[in-house]
Amino acid sequence: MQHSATLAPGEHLFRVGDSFHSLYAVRTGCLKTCAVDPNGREHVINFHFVGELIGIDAIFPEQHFSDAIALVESSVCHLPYRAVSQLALEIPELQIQILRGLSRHVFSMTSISGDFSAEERLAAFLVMVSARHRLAGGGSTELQLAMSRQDIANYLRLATETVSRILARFQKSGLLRANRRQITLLNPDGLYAIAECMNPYSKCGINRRRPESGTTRR
Amino acid sequence: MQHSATLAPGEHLFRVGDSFHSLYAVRTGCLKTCAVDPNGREHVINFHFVGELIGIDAIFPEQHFSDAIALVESSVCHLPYRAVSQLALEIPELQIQILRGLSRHVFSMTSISGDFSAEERLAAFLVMVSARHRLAGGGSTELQLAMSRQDIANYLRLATETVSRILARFQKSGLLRANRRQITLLNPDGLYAIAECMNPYSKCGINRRRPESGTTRR
DNA sequence: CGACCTATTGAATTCGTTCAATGATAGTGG
DNA sequence: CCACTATCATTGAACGAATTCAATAGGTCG
Repeated sequence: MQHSATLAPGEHLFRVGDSFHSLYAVRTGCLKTCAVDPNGREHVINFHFVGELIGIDAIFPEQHFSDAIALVESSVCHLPYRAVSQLALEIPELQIQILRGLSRHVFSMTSISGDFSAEERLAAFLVMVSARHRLAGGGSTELQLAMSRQDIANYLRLATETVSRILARFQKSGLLRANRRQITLLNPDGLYAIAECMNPYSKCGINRRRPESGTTRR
Repeated sequence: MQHSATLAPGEHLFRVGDSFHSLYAVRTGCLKTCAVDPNGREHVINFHFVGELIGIDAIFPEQHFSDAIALVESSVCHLPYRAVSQLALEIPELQIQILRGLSRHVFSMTSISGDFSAEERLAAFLVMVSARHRLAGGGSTELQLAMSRQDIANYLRLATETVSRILARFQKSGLLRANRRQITLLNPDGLYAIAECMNPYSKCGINRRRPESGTTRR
């Protein structure tokens, strides 16, 4: 639809404070959005894989409150917001897609923000990356991570050392083989079992709790 | 726009697994959305104060993956999704409002999902509730909480005991006075100072880190 | 090779949890 | 009106998961 841009590893797509005028769709590569809080701690807000939107959270404040940084050589497609929202008025299908995209975004954020152990978080992260790789047409057991341990840790709210340790633990129990950014999933089902509690979908239908009598408190 | 419903404390608006066909706007009272994971742990996903939307995250899966429960006597307004999205095609202003609402939702979720200490989380929670009270026309220092310590704890990913203890700590340092669900903020600025790092807005503009040379890694 | 960065591993510490007991409040029925 | 019960909240002590601090190993690039 619009022209696209190429980014080198470490290059910024936008920065905190930049005014918002465009959404971006990732065509190739992988980016992270992150922010540094007043205390100087960095928080990785999200990773953006091929096909995902960047900038949704800036629509409301009309200003970017995060940095978007390419983790590897990446290309993104510009989607000027005015044009997109204008077009959405004419093409109902587009509007539906946008709303679904936003909803999906909220949906996925819900799981990461829950109260889960370090093992659960890391397992869910790997399952998630695996699923994205499959969507992008790659193998789902041979993962070439685009992000450092530090980025993973910041995203999962853990220390880098914890990420290393748990990967080692997973390796010891035969779940995977990890060599730096090259991860081989040896037992995807095992990982999935650990991560299951974080999968929003698992909350629907199958794992229903028994209907309770009338009003339920708490 | 549509008819509204009244809910008694503890009553469900919808349950996990219910099919999605309507958004809801809170007219009075307060609700929580929560889910129970496969391990039986409850996670409070969000509180919904007067004026807020409920159900955004169900647009994509077309199914509710959380329970919505009234914390106090509440009333909500039904917004049938089909009608709303249809109407949005005709009224550009409405579409913009919906997108802004969604974006705002994402925006607010970002802060709670970050890596912060128990004190920071609780302070931010109180500041947030205070702001909502003001928006709803109430006093912003005399807070009558709608939710239990248990709900607060589940929302903030803490134990109830930790919530109690930190409230006691805040009280001891003169920040507030807490008596069960009646909280009086004695030093809102002090609380705000603790919570500042969680305020997404504080990341914009003011607390800019110095521009770095070209490519910035991590 | 040596410098630098990323990742791993070990030991000590800490923040928050868990377990356990007590206190406060509201609702119920005699 | 006062037990009696149930629920919610607070407080103390022991525990534990993850962090922090510190040192080492493995890659990469000049």
